[in-house]
Amino acid sequence: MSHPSTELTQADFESLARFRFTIRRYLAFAEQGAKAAGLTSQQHQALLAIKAQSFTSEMTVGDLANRLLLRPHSTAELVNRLVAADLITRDSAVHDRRKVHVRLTPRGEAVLATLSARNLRELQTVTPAFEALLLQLSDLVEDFVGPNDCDTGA
Amino acid sequence: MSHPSTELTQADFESLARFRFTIRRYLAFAEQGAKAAGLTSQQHQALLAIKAQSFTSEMTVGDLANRLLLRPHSTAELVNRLVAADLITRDSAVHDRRKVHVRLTPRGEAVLATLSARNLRELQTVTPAFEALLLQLSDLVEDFVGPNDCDTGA
DNA sequence: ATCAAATATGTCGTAATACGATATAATTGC
DNA sequence: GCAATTATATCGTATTACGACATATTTGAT
Repeated sequence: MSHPSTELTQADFESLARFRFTIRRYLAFAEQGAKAAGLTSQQHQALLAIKAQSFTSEMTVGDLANRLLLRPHSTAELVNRLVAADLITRDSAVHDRRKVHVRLTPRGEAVLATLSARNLRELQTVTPAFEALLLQLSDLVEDFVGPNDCDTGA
Repeated sequence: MSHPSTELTQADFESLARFRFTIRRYLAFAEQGAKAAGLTSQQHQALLAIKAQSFTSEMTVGDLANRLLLRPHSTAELVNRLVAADLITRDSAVHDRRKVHVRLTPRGEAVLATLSARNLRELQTVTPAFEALLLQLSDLVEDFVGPNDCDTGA
């Protein structure tokens, strides 16, 4: 009985479920918008990651893999589909020709702008639900891990 | 120029990307845990939804579809796979024999408890990042929609 | 300089899964 | 009692991420 972390309460399960449902609801919304524009959710996500980094530096296939938490070769395939859809371009980097730079096409920029505007609007709606949920989770988590796990440093 | 909602800034894109990355990081963590237990992420998610509702009422296939935001027939297939993996049982409801009740098996309970404990611990780590992100997003969203879109009631 | 090791990306076959179209079974309302 | 509705299931199809493997480029030790 010195391990409360193995005993989950009803409230724990319900909060975990609500958390996932809230995430899922947002993702489903974004998915719907992407689909209406002829993209999959992952394709939209890739465009967003490329755009976000574009203000700072060039995006390589490997960078994109890190951003999407995919294997590099899975990312290469995603890049294939994005190039085929005229959403990004693919160019070997000059200094290190192993690397490949991906950049948005005008069409990619336009589609991403539309979808991102829509999603930002949706986030306005969802944010309060998320905040309430996180507050609730903080409390649960405190009860859950108890005083014995303050430093999880591994 | 009276439509600032079509003009996204660098910060908008970066925040959207960070939001998705934070979500993705948690989902990837949960996915990894599920995989180690021999389940897919969706299978784990289904178990969690069933468990969370079990305190209140029986879970039907249709209920589950609503919880996971899937089509009912896709959910039926997911239920097939869960039954095959000995994680849930499937029984026709007595009062309305069209409906099917799904319940966790002992194995389902055990696996879910392990995964949920792990995820709850991870949430402790991720929650602060989420909170910071949401605060930032609230600010962005305010700037973004401006004073002209207070009531999005559709 | 040269070549093995490391790095970065790409290809192909495979498995999982969600959907559309369609089907079956049970219930409801008139 | 029968048409319309509701609830679930099946089958074929498309997408997609991965493992295993392949290729190209750079780096580092000698």
